Amino acid sequence: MNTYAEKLKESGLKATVQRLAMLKIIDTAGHISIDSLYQSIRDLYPTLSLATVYKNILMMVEKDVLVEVPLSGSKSQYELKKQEHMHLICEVCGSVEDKEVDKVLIPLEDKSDSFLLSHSQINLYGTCHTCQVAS
Amino acid sequence: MNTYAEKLKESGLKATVQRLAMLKIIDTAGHISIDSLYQSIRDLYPTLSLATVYKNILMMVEKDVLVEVPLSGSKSQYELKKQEHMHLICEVCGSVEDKEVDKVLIPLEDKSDSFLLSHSQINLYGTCHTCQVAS
DNA sequence: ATCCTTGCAAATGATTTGCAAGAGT
DNA sequence: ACTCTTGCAAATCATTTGCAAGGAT
Repeated sequence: MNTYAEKLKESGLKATVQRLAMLKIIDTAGHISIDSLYQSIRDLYPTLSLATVYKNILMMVEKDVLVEVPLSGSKSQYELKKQEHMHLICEVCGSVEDKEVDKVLIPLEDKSDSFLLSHSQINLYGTCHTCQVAS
Repeated sequence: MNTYAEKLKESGLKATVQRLAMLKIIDTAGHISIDSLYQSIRDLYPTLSLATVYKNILMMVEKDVLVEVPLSGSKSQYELKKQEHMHLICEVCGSVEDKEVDKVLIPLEDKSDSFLLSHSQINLYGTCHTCQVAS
């Protein structure tokens, strides 16, 4: 049973081949920019148009199937909506790695007294392990 | 003595009226998008061009005078570079409020063992006090 | 005096839109 | 069958660039 198709239907979206392909690529990549997604997807569906990618990204973000990850100095990336996590962004190679949000952080957020928290977005910029070793 | 002018010179940038005006507006606003900045600045310098705003933003980010604040679902905003802090972003009115990063968080970041941290960007999305009261 | 910066207009790039044809339920 | 979605092309919006004139040091 296809989980991507289920996710889409639960969100009131039709499970088209284009959307399923997008979700599969995004899931595999972890995070991806619209451009890269379009490049990847053309290998599988050469007729799929960029406009469709844009429309679907927009729609799936709206419906909470995807999440936008805005980044300093580059285009936003997109990922499947899943448990909250931080992003470790390498300033050398541009890779984005997920890391669980430490439990410590949770009570900390609640201290934002008069602010009603809905969700958080934590990006840590630095140098990833691979690039440290390479230099 | 003008602090904005000093900042610019320290960074190897000439202290033009346009740049000084930009810094003043950004500092007053706290955070601002390129569009809003351009609107605000036109009141003071009607001849200042949008291209100049773009060039200067780019240059001042490059030189670490400004910092980009990328946001989910809207254009990036820019602020003066200062002590690290979190952003409390109201999903109702769009306001962005600064809040000191709790000391607790610092050792937590260091736990990202093999990742060499340079700086962090923490955005908390939710409802601000004003909008909570209003609803 | 020299080099950097501005402002304009044009070029490029990114994103959105309208609509007829096609696909999903 | 009905409605939503796609793909194309055109429209719009955002950002960058080249260059001559003006400003800062």
